[in-house]
Amino acid sequence: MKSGIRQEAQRLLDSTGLRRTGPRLAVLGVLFEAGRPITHEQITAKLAEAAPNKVTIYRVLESLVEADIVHKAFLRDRAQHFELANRCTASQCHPHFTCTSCETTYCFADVALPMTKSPMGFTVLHQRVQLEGLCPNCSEKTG
Amino acid sequence: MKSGIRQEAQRLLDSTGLRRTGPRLAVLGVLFEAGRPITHEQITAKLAEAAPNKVTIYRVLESLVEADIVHKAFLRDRAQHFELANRCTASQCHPHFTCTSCETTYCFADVALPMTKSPMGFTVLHQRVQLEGLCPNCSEKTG
DNA sequence: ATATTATTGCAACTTAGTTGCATTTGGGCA
DNA sequence: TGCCCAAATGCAACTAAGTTGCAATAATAT
Repeated sequence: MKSGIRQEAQRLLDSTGLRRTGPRLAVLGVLFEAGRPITHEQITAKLAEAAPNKVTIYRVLESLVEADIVHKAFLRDRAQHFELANRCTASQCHPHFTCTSCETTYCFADVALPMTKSPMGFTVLHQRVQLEGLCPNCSEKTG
Repeated sequence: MKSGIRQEAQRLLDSTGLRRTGPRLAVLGVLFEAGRPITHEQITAKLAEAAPNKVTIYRVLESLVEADIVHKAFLRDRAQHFELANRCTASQCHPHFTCTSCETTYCFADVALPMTKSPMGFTVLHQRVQLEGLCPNCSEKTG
C-alpha cells in the first residue's frame, strides 16, 4: 500500500472513534486503491497472504459501514459490493455502471441525478441507480 | 387463483412456446396476483401445500425470465425479487420503492424516468432504480 | 397410441454471509 | 512503563439462497 493511501486510511479511521487495527487499515487501504465498489472476495484476493480471517473482514466492513465511511453500493451476483463513502451524499450514491462483458464497475461520480419524484405520501430516503451495458473497451470489441 | 388470472397466465405462457405445465401456471398466477416483485420464498408460501419442488420453482422462474415475460427486478436481503415484465420496457423497469419499515415493495409504474446520461463511450443497455424510505402508512406512524 | 424431448423431483452440493465463543490487543490510566 | 478491559480477532460450525446431476415423469407432435 502506498504511504499516502495508508495515511488517508488512518486519518479516515481515526475520525470514527473505531480502534486503529491492522485489518481495518488493510481493508480501508484496499478500498482506497480500488476507487470503485468491490466485494469481500476481491478484498481478500487483494490482501492475499496478508488477509485477515474471513469473518474479520466481514466485521471490519460492517463497522466501517456503521461508521458511515463505507457504503454498501449494490448487490450483484449475490455478493455485496462495498466502496468508500467519500463521493456519496446522504440520500444517494452516484450511479454505478457495470459492464456486462468484462464485469468491471465504473462510478459515474459526476453524473447528476435528480431525485425521482414519488407519488404522494412516500418519503424517499435513499435512491440507488444501477446501470448495465458495455464499457468503452468492450463496446469497441463488440462493434 | 381467480379464473381471469388463470386465463391471463395461460395466454402469456402460450405466447412463449414453453410447455403449459402446472408449476408454470401456478407461478405465473402468483406473480399476476402479487402485482409487485416477490421472492422465491414468497411464491412458495403463497402456493403452500400445492407448491412444486423448490428446484422446480427456480427453474420455472429461470425459463420465464429467459422467455422475457418475467424480470429479475432487484436483489434485496440476498434474495432475487421477480415480477411480471408487462409494465417494463426493454431498457428499464419502472422504479421500485421498498419501505424500510414494513418491507413492502411498491412499483412506481407511472413515474417517468429519463435514461441517465453516461460519459462518452459507455453503452447503457439497462437501468435499474431502487428507492427506499417510508411508505404512506409507515410515514404516518413515524412522523 | 406412441415416441420424443422438455420438464419435474430428489439429494447432494456451493457459496456468501452469520453466530457463538475463546483468545488477543489497542489505548486509556494508574 | 505496565496493567486493565472493552473492543476486536480467529476459528469452527452454521444458515440460507440458489445450483447441479441424474433418474422419473409428462406435454405435445405425429
